[in-house]
Amino acid sequence: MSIIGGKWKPIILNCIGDKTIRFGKLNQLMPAISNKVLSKELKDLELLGLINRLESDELPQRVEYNLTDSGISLMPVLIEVANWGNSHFAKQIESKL
Amino acid sequence: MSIIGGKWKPIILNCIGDKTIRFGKLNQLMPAISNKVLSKELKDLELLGLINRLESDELPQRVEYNLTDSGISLMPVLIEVANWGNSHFAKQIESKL
DNA sequence: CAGGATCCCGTCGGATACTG
DNA sequence: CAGTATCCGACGGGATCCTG
Repeated sequence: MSIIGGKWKPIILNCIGDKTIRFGKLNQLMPAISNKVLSKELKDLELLGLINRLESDELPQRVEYNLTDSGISLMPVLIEVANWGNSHFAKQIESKL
Repeated sequence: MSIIGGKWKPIILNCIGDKTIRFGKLNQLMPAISNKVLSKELKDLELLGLINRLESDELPQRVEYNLTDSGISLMPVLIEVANWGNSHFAKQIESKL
């Protein structure tokens, strides 16, 4: 739980999915997350070995992220958690939107 | 995630398991949790509909908890999360003990 | 026995502005 | 563009003591 916890980690992993995706694109997919938090969470996930950070030193600066094998193996588990939540808390989720 | 998150909720659910168990017994299974936190988490779980609170007004006061159907259905999911954690973070978990 | 009251502190996450 | 620096409030969780 300490690994997949936090407000944003599961969402970030889900946004990355099977793609290789840039920092800015992630920020755009999740407008509600601030720069600071996004970069910190990405750093955490990298240290945990769930995502790769791919930096190309060309200009404009361009950093991309994708899931490691470990990260990929986590996705089905997250999906089960989400399914459980959807079946048992559909009403509460609606009221949050 | 907001439902199963927090430091103690998954542990508490696991301690209850398929049993009907008293407050004091839970406290004894988890010596590290304080009275205040345990009672608050139990209240949360009850409001979420994951556990039942069974009070018998005899003396000495006796309150027991067990899982609702919803809580029971959550257990396999928690177990999958735990299995994932064990397979990918065995070393880190050892170092925590 | 079960759990509320109070106090306390660290961390999490948000807002904003700045930089290589 | 991809972050870092700074500041800040809110919340989670622990310690201790008290009560019906």
